Amino acid sequence: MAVNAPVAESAAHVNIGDASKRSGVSAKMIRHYESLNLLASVARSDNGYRKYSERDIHTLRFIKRARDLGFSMAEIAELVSLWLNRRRASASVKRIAQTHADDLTRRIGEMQAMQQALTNLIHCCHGDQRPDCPILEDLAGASPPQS
Amino acid sequence: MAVNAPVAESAAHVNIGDASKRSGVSAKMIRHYESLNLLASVARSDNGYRKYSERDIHTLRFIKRARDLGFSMAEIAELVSLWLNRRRASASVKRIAQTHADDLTRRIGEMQAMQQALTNLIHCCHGDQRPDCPILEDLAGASPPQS
DNA sequence: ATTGACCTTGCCATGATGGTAAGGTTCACA
DNA sequence: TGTGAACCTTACCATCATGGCAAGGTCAAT
Repeated sequence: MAVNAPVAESAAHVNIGDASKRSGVSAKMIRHYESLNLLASVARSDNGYRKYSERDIHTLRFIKRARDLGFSMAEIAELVSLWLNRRRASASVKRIAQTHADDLTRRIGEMQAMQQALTNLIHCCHGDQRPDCPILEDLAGASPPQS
Repeated sequence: MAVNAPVAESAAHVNIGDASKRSGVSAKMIRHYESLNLLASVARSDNGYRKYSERDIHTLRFIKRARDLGFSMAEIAELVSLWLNRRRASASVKRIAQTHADDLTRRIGEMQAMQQALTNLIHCCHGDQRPDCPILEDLAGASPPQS
């Protein structure tokens, strides 16, 4: 059976389910990205089904990779636009990526601070049946805000 | 004036605005926490205004500190409950804190991986007026998912 | 013809927070 | 006594990326 599967499967236009499998993006999100205008005018067949070309699937993989790197949809919209523009300056792309990397750095720092504070408290807590607990004491002992 | 300010300001029941100032939690969120049953039955005065005791404000500070450490509202609900229960076992608190710390560790790792991948790409991008861009090449060159 | 696997649109939910609107209360001051 | 500012109330909407569900249309294989 598989031997006789139409070559069209990987060449011509496919339904959203196949596009999903081949891009790793859920059908739900494919429709969502369309509503955000990330995919230029998706074709429809007579029955109203969306039809995806190789190019569309390539774009979906592009979006997925960018999401995996943590870019926001707004940033991805810019990146897709730059990707499609053959006259773009790499500086534009680099700026977006750098801004995002800086944002990641900041958030990582914040989370590490939380993690560190928490780890200290956990190390101080004996964690047995006694009610005495330095973790709760810390939470309860927070100072009022300066104002 | 301030010298003659009623002692009540810091002893008796105050309105939500004062509770907000003294706890660092916005009035909006104080009402939200109430709807989540994090604060035991908030008193009301004749005009319908909420009235907060010292104990309420202490609880709000507890919640704020826990939020600052990144606990979810569900976790905070558990922590508040344990805090109010004098017969709690510190092991219960430690377990919640450890789970959250582990979660932070995992998320920090994921973000660091993104940050690292992004940093590598940024270092490879000359970032000038030329369209050639390794960042876009990476995004565009993502492999299809294994399936 | 039926069945199951697709597809469509549309609405609701998440979680923590902010905004806004429309209306009631309180207090200080002219 | 009136008025305005500064409070308070409830209720609804928005965020952001994603999932879920429901009701209904389509298609292909049995």
